[in-house]
Amino acid sequence: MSDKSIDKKKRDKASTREALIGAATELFAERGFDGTRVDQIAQSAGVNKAMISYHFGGKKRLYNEILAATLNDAHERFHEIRYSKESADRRLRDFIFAFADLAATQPALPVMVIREVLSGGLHIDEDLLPRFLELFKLVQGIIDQGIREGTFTNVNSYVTHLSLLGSLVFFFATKQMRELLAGSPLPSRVPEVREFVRDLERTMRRGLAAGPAEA
Amino acid sequence: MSDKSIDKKKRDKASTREALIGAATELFAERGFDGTRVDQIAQSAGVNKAMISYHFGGKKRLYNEILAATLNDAHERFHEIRYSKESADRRLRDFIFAFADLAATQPALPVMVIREVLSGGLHIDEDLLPRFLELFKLVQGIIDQGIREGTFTNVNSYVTHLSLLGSLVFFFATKQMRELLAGSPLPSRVPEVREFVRDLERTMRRGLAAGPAEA
DNA sequence: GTCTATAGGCTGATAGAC
DNA sequence: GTCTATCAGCCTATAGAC
Repeated sequence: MSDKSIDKKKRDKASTREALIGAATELFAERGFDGTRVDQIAQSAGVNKAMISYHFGGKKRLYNEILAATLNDAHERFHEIRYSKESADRRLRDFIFAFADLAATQPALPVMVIREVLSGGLHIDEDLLPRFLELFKLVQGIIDQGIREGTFTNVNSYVTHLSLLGSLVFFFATKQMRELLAGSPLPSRVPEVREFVRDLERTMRRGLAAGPAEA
Repeated sequence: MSDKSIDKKKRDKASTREALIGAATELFAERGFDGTRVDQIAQSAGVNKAMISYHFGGKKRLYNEILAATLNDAHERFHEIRYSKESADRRLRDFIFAFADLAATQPALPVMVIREVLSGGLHIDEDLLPRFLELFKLVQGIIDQGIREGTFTNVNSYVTHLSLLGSLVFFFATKQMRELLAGSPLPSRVPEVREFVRDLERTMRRGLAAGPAEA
């Protein structure tokens, strides 16, 4: 045996946790909390299923740990926009691009968010809920700002921020199904995302713009 | 015993099926297919759980029967718009209003649709899939029409129809969570829907409108 | 046609060896 | 820290009484 007691049987704690989190993130996003079996997670991570209880204290805890990490990531990315002193137009644009960027890096986020929203946050810890709401409030705040500044037309900011978030979340959350329907894994379909972001930003900007406008 | 052999123990076939479908629709929408237990469905419907297997041939069949019925309803409602000879502007408006109307009558539809879309249609029968796609194609077709006719600006109709559907589906699918967050059941919050529909229609119309426009 | 009781299988969690 | 073996509980489906 080596003097450092590194047996090939043992991995370090960190790598096991990492493997479990990675596999679980994918599976939870794809099949939801109830649709995912701990067996699958363990097998997909290449570790024993008992490790889930050992390292995380159960399936539910693992789920919430992933959710918390993902939300933290989102929170960091939007931090700059939250405290930005730019115009509403610009902040809205920044948010859309930042969201798209986040969704590209963390494809599981929109899916897990939407799943929780659908079931009324059935599986998430109480203290995680405010994190969700911050994300929503940020968007509504930007629209309110635009209305106050007179650059946005007088929409209802509450319903409108839901429209925008709906477009964003839905687009990225449905990626899997779109790939499935296309038959192929759509390897070079990435431009799709750029077009989506561009068109959504443009449509929202023009749709919200104040002005002499039409009826 | 009565000569008509109507014991109070027995309900008729139709009412049992109806009760099961009603209870199951609500639960499937709220908790998803995997998150719903047949015990719950039966209890909520006030019938024995064995009735699910008896009347529908299992949980999955029940689920698909509900999905099929809901999609049929949607199909009927959109039939007129599909073959309408109106302008794209008008057809888009009609679609948004019809969708909102449908979602108000059948709150489970948007939730079940989005759940299936998320998991890549994991639980649905093969032959039900085209029904989903028709709904999507209808919206994309309307946008294409507007671009052809020159009343819509030159967006990518594929990504844009996803934006619109995302807004619609998300808004109605998140109703439960919004009520939960509000603390109260939001009895008189129905005007919210009207404002949403009005603002979404206006934002899309203005956002898509062709014209001298800005950059 | 409806019900009760139960079968048969799978799930998430744990105790204890290594 | 990791693994094997195993448990208790729950799930869906079915057989058979009424």
